[in-house]
Amino acid sequence: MGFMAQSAPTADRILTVATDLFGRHGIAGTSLDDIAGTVGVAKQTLLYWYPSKDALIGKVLTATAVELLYAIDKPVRGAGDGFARVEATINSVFAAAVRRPSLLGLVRELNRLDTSTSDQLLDAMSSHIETAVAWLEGEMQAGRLRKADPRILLSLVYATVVGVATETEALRVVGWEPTVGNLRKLRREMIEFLRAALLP
Amino acid sequence: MGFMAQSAPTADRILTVATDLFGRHGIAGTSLDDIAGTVGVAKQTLLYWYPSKDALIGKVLTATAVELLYAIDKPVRGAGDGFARVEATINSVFAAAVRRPSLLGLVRELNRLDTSTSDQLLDAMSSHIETAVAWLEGEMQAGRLRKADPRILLSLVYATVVGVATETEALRVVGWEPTVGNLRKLRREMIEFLRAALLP
DNA sequence: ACCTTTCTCTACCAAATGGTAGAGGAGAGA
DNA sequence: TCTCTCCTCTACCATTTGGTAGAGAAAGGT
Repeated sequence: MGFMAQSAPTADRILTVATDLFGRHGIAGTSLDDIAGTVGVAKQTLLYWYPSKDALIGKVLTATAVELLYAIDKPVRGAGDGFARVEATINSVFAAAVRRPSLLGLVRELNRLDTSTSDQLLDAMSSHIETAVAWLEGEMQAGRLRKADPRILLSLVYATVVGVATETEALRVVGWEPTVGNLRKLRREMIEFLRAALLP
Repeated sequence: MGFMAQSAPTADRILTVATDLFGRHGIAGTSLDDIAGTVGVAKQTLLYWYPSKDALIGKVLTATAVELLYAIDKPVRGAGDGFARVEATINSVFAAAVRRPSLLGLVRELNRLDTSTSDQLLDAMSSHIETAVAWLEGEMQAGRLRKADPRILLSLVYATVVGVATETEALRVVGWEPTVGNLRKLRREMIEFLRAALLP
């Protein structure tokens, strides 16, 4: 992983580029020629590694899910009560989003897919969801988080983090620019925002 | 407006359907044939009213911006201090999103467009943005809202509202279903979430 | 009755798209 | 050296896409 040098296996380079382009321009807005051209390879090489566009899409989605779940898993099971654990998770997701902006952009493509395609992905996530919901409920009972519907709360936090990480236009329109310093400030403000929203 | 009966002018029906399909499947994922077929008209009829797909896209985007700004303008200039005005605005946007779910979905397409296309739209919104930012700053000074960077705060609220209103998959994965009662509950939880996030 | 404008249609077209068929190069094992 | 597998290529195809050309129905003004 990491830098994905030119010498990386062709299949991996294709997957990386496809993830990037799908996330930036949408799945429908990205042709196999676009991907092949960016990788620097013929379209048929691409079709050798992934027998159809649908197959490529499937691989990209599962690989993305795996990468994001990996980023989430550690902090979620880490130490800390109340908001500390939420903060660690958010930081991890945010770091992943900064490292590869297209990752979260791709997550939003799920809304575009027919439900049957995304159902398996959602299945893969459901156990994580239930764990998170149960934990939220416990923290609320213990008075460490504001009492609310834990499922809706989860969606709201998700929407806030993914939204602000992907909706670059919304940030551009308020005059924000993506420098390193501004990114740190954005993360700090987001944490404060969510801290206020979640603490009792 | 309102129900958009079959007898509405063809150009309007095309615009409505195009907004819907662009918002649901993305601009790149919607062909002129899709739109024409849904409207129940030949593709060339569509090209008579809008000379090219780009022209149609432009019309759809500006019409959407107008409709959303109209929904926002009243509550923004309404009475009430502190969170009351924010709440009225959010309710208005949320009502618009429920009435036409594709509206906000379309807003997210802006990220996909090349910057030059969206620049004019952002220009049209910039005065509203500045008004909102100035008001937020005033309320913070007066101690009626939590002190924070008003521009980033605006983006965070935007991301939360638009995200939760459009990211149906995120709600589906936590077992939420779009009934009337659940929609009311969702709005209530969202308001509470934002109230906690914004009040000092 | 006639003409003009408005609107929608059928019939095409060139480019792009996802995909197939199969040739050919490079390396490893015999 | 021969062959076998792995990998990438050129050449081609059917479908879809955005778009053009122009015919024809309907309606109003004269």
